[in-house]
Amino acid sequence: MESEGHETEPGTTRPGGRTARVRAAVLEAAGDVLAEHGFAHLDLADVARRAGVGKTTVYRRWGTATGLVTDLLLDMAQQSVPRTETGSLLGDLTANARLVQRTLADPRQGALFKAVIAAATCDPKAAEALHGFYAVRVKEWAPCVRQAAARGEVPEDTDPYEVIRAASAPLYYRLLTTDLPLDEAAADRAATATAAAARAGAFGRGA
Amino acid sequence: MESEGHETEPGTTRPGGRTARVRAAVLEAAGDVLAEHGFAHLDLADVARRAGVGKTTVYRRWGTATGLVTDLLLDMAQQSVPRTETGSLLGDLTANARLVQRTLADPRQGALFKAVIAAATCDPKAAEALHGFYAVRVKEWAPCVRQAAARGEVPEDTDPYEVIRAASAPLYYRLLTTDLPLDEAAADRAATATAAAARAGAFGRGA
DNA sequence: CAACTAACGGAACGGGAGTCCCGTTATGGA
DNA sequence: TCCATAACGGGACTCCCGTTCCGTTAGTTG
Repeated sequence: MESEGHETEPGTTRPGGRTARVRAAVLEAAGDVLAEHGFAHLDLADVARRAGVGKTTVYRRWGTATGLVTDLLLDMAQQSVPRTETGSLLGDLTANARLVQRTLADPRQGALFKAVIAAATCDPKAAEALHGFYAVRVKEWAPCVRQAAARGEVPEDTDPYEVIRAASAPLYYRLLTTDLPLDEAAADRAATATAAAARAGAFGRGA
Repeated sequence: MESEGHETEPGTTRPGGRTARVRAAVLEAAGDVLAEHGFAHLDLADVARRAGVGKTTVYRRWGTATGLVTDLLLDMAQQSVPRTETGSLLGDLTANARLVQRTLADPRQGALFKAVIAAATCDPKAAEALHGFYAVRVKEWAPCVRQAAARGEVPEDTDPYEVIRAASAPLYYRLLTTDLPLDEAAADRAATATAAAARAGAFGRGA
């Protein structure tokens, strides 16, 4: 029962050089393990071995499997793919859906996202990180819905966030609850359906 | 390295009486643990203690946490809520979406589904069971789309399964990737959007 | 370029998860 | 009803996850 007041986390006072190298090596190794064996078999000692890093270090800095996955997600959040603009809502949503589809269909990336979702259902910290991750992504794409509203494609009171989420949702649902292939047709269908619903005013804030 | 040919699993030769009682007690205890602490802290020894059952028995019959969750899902699959018929596609989809929403919003049930999803992302057996579970549910509701097609509400070539999945997807996506409330409004929005998209022919098999 | 110390790494340790052994219970069939 | 044995249960045992201790390495500051 430590009675001390909030000691500084390892890696915060001297974030440069070796500390950063260790983090990079560990996160890469963790990604490898997740892609190969999945979240259930994510053993911190194994990660340390692969990363060429002391077991103690991994336990000290990340503590648990969910903690490690959470940091991996924070790292993933850094690399942002820029949004493309096509001039129509359907075009923009299709671009978004295909981006999501390619990411989830990629063996390594798909496994990582599955692991992150699994971690989020177990651990509040991981869940918070995951929610933040998607909040950023959704916010990034929301402007395309506002532009569509400005063009008169959809009603003025359309909720942009709901539209963007609606375009991704079927892809995640398909990934998690079926063994059907996550192909481009699925992405296009999600985009088409979302665009049609948005045009019909299904995402109006009032209704 | 057993060279023996496929020994019978415990519980298959004498499924009645004590065996069934043990299974019921263990599954209930497992559900309690999942609802309280989540999948990450599902300890088989703890489950055995709560169920008033020998630790050895739990390890022998279920082996791992994912195995236990898988059996729990098979048990959940038994209880089927009958489909309601309202006479319109929007009405039927709303009924379906609200059923899903109420299930996921319920503290215990919601926790169970989260756990099952987490297990499915880790273990192939669990994934197979989960996919089967949703295949049955989707199949159960598909007729309402065919009836809508017969009434001329949606195009003839509409894929019923895709429509049903589309109605649930936003709710699961919201549950997993956001901290927004999973309320009835979200369910109604999902149903409205799906119905509108279906009417517009977004779930046509050809397109 | 020193000095200070944050952060790492090896090694030994403790505890609990998972296994094994074998005696006990009670089910399904004759 | 009785028998054969499937399935359970307790307890001892093993192994490895996670922790602790402390010496070593290398950022950071002046």
